Amino acid sequence: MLELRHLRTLIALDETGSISLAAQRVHLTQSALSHQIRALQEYYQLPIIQRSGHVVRLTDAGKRLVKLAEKVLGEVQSTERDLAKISQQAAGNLRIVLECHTCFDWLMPIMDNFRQHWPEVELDLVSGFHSDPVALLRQGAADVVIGSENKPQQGIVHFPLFRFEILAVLAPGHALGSKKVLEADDFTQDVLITYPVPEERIDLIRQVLMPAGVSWQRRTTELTVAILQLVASRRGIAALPGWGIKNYLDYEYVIARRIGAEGLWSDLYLSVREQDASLRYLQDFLKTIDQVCFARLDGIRPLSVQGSRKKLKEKRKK
Amino acid sequence: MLELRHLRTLIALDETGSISLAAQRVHLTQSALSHQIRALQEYYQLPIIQRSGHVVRLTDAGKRLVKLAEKVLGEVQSTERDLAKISQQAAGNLRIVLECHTCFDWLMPIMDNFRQHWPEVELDLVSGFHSDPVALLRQGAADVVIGSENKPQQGIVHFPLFRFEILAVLAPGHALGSKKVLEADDFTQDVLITYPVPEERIDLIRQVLMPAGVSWQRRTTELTVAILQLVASRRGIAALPGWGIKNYLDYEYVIARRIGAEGLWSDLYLSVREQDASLRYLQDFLKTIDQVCFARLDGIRPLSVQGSRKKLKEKRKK
DNA sequence: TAAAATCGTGAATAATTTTCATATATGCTT
DNA sequence: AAGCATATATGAAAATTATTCACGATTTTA
Repeated sequence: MLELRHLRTLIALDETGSISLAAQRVHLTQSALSHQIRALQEYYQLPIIQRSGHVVRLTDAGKRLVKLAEKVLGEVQSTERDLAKISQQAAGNLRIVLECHTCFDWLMPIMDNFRQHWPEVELDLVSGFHSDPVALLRQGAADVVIGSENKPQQGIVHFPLFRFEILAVLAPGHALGSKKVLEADDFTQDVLITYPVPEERIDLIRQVLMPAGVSWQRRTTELTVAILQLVASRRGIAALPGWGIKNYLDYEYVIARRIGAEGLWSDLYLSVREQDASLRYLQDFLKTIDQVCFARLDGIRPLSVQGSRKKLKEKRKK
Repeated sequence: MLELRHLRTLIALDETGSISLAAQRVHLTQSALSHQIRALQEYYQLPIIQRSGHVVRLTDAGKRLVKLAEKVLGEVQSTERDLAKISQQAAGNLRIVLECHTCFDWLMPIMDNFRQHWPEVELDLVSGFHSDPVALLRQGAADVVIGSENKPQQGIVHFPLFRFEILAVLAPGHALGSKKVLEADDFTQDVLITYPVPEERIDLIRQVLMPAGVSWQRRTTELTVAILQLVASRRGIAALPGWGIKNYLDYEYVIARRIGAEGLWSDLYLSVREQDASLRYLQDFLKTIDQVCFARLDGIRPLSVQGSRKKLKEKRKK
């Protein structure tokens, strides 16, 4: 019999076009999804997906079910917002510290959206730079930190958001463009263009340049577009999230290269005080980030890759 | 986490106002529903039902969830109709034999509704009386029988619809009105007004009068309203389903009495050929009957009272 | 053409849901 | 008011269902 679980799966499947990617999204194994889909097809006596090689496409029946899923899950979310109102958990503060500069790109539309649904929640961005953003949570100066911090800390909960790759950005025709993958040495010739934050907060420097013991020159600017503009006009090179430069790559305004054989990856978490972790509007905020980011951001991956059941179990034990 | 199962339960709960009745509707035990509700309340950290004595009422949160349930389950049903179209199972015949005369009352609106959703299905009523309606299925002269037949037969499937009580109907102020319960003897004085069908097809006669060995006088007429009119004008008494005379009782046009200490009950089944049992439009027809009857017909009960899991299991073994 | 990735499947395991067996509370009857 | 029938809650056991694991087949990629 059809359940919401199946609908959540179908949406992930529709968005990823792959069973294993969809499985990561919904925090299950590929096998679990394979079984789910089979059960659905058996139940409706209809093919839901069509396979040409490894590429999975939805059949008309599958598309119809996705349409249902979108409508239904939307209704569910809306209901859950109303329930929060009923339980008077609809008011509060959400002062956000953003460690990752580029994240403004996706956070802004989410904030707009959030404001419409939760008019009673004070939504703010905490500006300025902070060496220890999580401390702001403790001090009560902020309510949410979006950053890479994920070390377990007393009284703090880290929700995994996603993992993304940081790519080197070059002007089209740049000499390094001939290489498929850039190494630490490749960054010694050009000026490195970054946001104006301390060195230890720049992944490329902390994880690649410093360990390799090479030297570099740095120039900073506030805005992502400004960085890209400098790169394009050959004043230097940069390292930015893949999803942040997608459009510029498409227009061949700049080109991108992997950093190191495995690539340079960064994990993003959303951290809150423990007592805030179950707030309805916070949960909705998280859910919205998840939906929007995975739907719109290119090349990101779910954190906590395998099925999450084990992890939940471990969590409970604590 | 919320699942469709919970929504189905909530609708039943809303309509019955009782956990145990709702449990019967969804073919689960009272205990199962009790657990379900508890889980929901825990999940949302909100009371869903409020109890004043034995009467269960939904809280605002509960009502909001019911609203969701109605919308969502409607969408699901609509989707499933579309899937039937996709699988080209949307065309066929549904020639219905109706054993129970009064059932026209609820069947008509259902047929109208069905026609809108399944324009490609030829929907007809097979008229006339038939000593062995199920034989018509075999002969291919009909596709559906709605009646009391439920003996297992090769190649025929009986879907349980519901159980209802047959009440004696009297004119207001009738002498027998002073009794709470009527027995076989009470039917010897007055003319018994029935539909024009053979005696053995009238439950009162077959199950009460004949076993008691009493004699009776009978007069027949086609329409339920005509029967009631005759009763009201003191030309005789009748025995009709409780839900069929609800309105007339409310207006005190007639009065009703139980027949026998336990009451006289009748079970209704929908029978089809085995090969038709999984047809989508038939399943939808069944589902609609279920929904409409339990929502609108007064005093009916689900058949197969306990949780249905055991029965399903037994079925599979065969 | 080998290596890596993706998917399907049956069996094993884990998790969840349901039932069963009671306990408790309410309402009704005498 | 006492007793009985009915309705619900709850913990534990049982049943069912969902997920993972292990592995084979197939396809893509380098």
